[in-house]
Amino acid sequence: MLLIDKLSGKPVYEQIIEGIEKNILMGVYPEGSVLPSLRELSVTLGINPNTIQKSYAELIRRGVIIPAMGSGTYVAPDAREKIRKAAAEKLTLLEELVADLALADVPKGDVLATVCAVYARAGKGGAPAESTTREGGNQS
Amino acid sequence: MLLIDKLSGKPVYEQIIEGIEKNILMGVYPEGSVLPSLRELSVTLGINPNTIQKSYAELIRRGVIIPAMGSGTYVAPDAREKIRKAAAEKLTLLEELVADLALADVPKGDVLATVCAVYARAGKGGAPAESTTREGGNQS
DNA sequence: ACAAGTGTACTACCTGCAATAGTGCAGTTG
DNA sequence: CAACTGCACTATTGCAGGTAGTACACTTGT
Repeated sequence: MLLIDKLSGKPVYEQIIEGIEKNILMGVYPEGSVLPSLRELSVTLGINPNTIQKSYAELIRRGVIIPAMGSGTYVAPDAREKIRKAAAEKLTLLEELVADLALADVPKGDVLATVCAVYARAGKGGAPAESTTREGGNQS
Repeated sequence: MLLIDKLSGKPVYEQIIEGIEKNILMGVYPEGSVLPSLRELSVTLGINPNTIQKSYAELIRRGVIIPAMGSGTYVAPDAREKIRKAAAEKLTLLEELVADLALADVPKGDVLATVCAVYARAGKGGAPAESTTREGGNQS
C-alpha cells in the first residue's frame, strides 16, 4: 500500500519508513519476503529513488530490512521483534504528551478513555499474543 | 523561567511559545499581567528579538496574549481557557501515538500505567479543579 | 557470456524554514 | 520631549528535505 502525503509537513522519507514498518507489522511484508526495489517503489509512489533509498538506508541501519546486492532487499527474520522494541521506547513520548495534557487540565478520565478506545479498535486487549510471531518464515 | 535549548532540534520560537503557555498555566505569568518586553526577553534569553517577536505573534494570533502599543504585551484574561481548549485537541495526537503502540503490541496495561503515573506526578487526580481559575486577576 | 535488474555511492542543485542582523516607524508613558 | 514599547521590513546565513543525474558493483535468468 504505502500512502504518501507530500503536504503533511512530515518528511516523505519518514512517512515511507513508518509505512513500511507498519506493513511489516501487519503482515503485508512478511519476514523474509522481498521488498519492492528502489526503482519500482520510486515509480509507484512518484518519488525520487534517492528519497526511497534514504528510507531503506535507515531501516537497514535499524536491522529491520536486509539488502542483498543485485538481488533485492529483504525483510529481516526478526524484523517484528526489532520494531516492537523500538516502539516500546515511544512510551517516553507518551509521557511528555500526557504531561502536557495534565498541565492543561484535560481530565485523566478522558485520556484513559481515549487509550482504551484505541486499543479496542485495534483489537488487542492486553497481553501481547504469542501466536503472532510466526507466519512468514520462508527465505529463498 | 523559560529555558531554551538551542541544541534540541526543536525550533527556538516554538520552545518559547510552549514555555510561555506553560508559565501562564502555572501562574508564573498570571492573567492580566505584563509579559517581558521583546527586547528584555531577547537579552535575558540571549536570542534575537525577531525570534521572540515571532513567538509573540503566534501567541497573539491564538488570543493567548494581547499587545498594547507602547505599553507592553499582556496575558489575555481568558488565556488559560484558550490554552486548555487547544490542548484538548491534542487528544488526536494521543490517539495516533497510542495506535502506534497498540500496533507494536505494547501491552495496554503499560500504557495505562504510564498515563496514571504522569497524572499522579502532576497531582491532578481526575476532574479539573475549580480552584485554579483565579489567583492573579489584577490588571493595571 | 550476456542483458536486465538490483543495491550503492556520489555530486550538484533547488527550495523552504529557522534564525540572525540591522534599521526604521508608530504609539504610550512619565 | 525622551525613553520605552510593539511593529514591519529587508538581507543574509545555515541547514534539512527533496530532486536530478550519473556511475559502479553485484546477482539472476536466459
